Amino acid sequence: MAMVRTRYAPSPTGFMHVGNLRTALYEYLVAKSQGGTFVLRIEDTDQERLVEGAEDVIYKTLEAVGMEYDEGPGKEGEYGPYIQSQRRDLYAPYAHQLVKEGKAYYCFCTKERLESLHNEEGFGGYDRHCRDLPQEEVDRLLKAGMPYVIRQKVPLTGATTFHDSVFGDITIENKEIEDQVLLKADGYPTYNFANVIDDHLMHITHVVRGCEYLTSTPKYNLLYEAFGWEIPTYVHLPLIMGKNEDGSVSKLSKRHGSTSFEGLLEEGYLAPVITNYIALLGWCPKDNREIFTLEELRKSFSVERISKSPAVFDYDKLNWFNGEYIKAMSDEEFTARAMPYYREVFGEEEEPWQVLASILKARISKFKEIPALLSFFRELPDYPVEYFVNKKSKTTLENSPQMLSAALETLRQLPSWELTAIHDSLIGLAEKLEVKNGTLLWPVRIAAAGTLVTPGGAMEILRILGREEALRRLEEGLAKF
RNA sequence: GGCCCGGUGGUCAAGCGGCUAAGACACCGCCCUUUCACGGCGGUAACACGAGUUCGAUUCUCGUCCGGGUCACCA
Repeated sequence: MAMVRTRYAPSPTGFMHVGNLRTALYEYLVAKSQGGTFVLRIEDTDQERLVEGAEDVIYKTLEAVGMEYDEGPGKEGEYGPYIQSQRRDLYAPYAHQLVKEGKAYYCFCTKERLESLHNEEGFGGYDRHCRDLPQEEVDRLLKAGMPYVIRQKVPLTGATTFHDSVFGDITIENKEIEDQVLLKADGYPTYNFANVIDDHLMHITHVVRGCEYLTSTPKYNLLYEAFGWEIPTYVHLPLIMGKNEDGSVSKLSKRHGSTSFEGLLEEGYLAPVITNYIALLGWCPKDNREIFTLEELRKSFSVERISKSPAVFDYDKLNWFNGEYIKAMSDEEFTARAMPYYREVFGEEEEPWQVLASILKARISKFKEIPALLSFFRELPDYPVEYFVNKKSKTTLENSPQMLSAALETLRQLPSWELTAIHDSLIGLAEKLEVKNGTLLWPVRIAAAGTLVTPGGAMEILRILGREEALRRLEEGLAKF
């Protein structure tokens, strides 16, 4: 079996849309699941839309998610260069070759004429005005230096059928296809043309792209046929949609929230989470497993299981994934990532990071949630005495002060302010008082935190507060009665 | 509008002629528990519609409807 070669061919626009990233990912996986080669080619032929630093966004994103390309800019292989603007002189000869062979023709139509054509009722595309210009006329105009484009001669009748690995056989009438421009007046190739030439020259075997290209695929094939080149295997991917406020869906865009890789990172989603999630938008393993590293995806991925129907990007599910990844993190990694947020709450103070990691891990789906969860540590909220009453814990306005003073007495005598010491003494106290743990610990937690809901229990909070502050808060709670 | 593609719970999705139609997210309930969360258990909820083929259609065919894509000297 021939070596599989795929290519990711983005235009440098300045940001990485998740749809593009998903395409890149599948491009990568189609190659890597079959031991193939993944090529990166930058398509920057549109000089007007060039954006400063946009190429770097592409390199950085691929690096951030660990999709290393085998050939591409900075990693020259046999078929470089891999930046289209550096290949610009390569395309025109192919276009002229087609003209010579009678498969393409010069078109001298002005933009104005084309525009007025557009405005006509029942516009059916270019009217092929120059398709059958007499040779003498063509020569005369050429000699006069008239600007021209080169158009492909598309068959007027018949139909073109092609096979797609995902969608199956698709047939499109040739009369639906217009005589597409191959070479623009400025001498640059059009996107479609450059694509075909480059894919062929780079020996791309599998063309993986969004299914918005489905209807233009016959144009590509007509070109491959005109040159007598082998047609690649097509893998068209279902679109990624976004949910609108009114419940409808449409192609994912800004109004659905952050839809670029960078934006998602800023929102607090982990890079591996993003790739994991988008891998499942349009593909699913037989056993419906959900958590995958890139490496695992390479092993499990298969083109046969790519879905045909569009998928809605769901932030709820993304959040869940992020939470799962956070829960699976080591305490060290968790602490390192959480540190910027800890600093917002604790300043430069050293805190028992281990304890914080243990109480926070299972509770957050994004690190940026941390400051809000921890704010009561910095300042004790002004809370009503009713907070001490909890039916399930059997606490009342009568027994709560008793519990507090008992806890205070015990804690004051503690030689060490470590978690186990606090834990053992309080549990021991509850036992001695013959009350359930909750009856003692509820008031303690309320006094320590001043909030009904806290991350972590009474003991963790006391530990993090530190002896002095913890005792002060308990006394303050007691004073409320 | 023409052409192309799609249509299983709110979302992602298994399914590929015969099933009480999986699973995950979200939601709800219960349990666990020092609150919340985590975890465990359970629940609500789907084959767009109409014909046809067949002993039998979610599955195959056609039509309808709905949704999306595409119709550039943009990529």
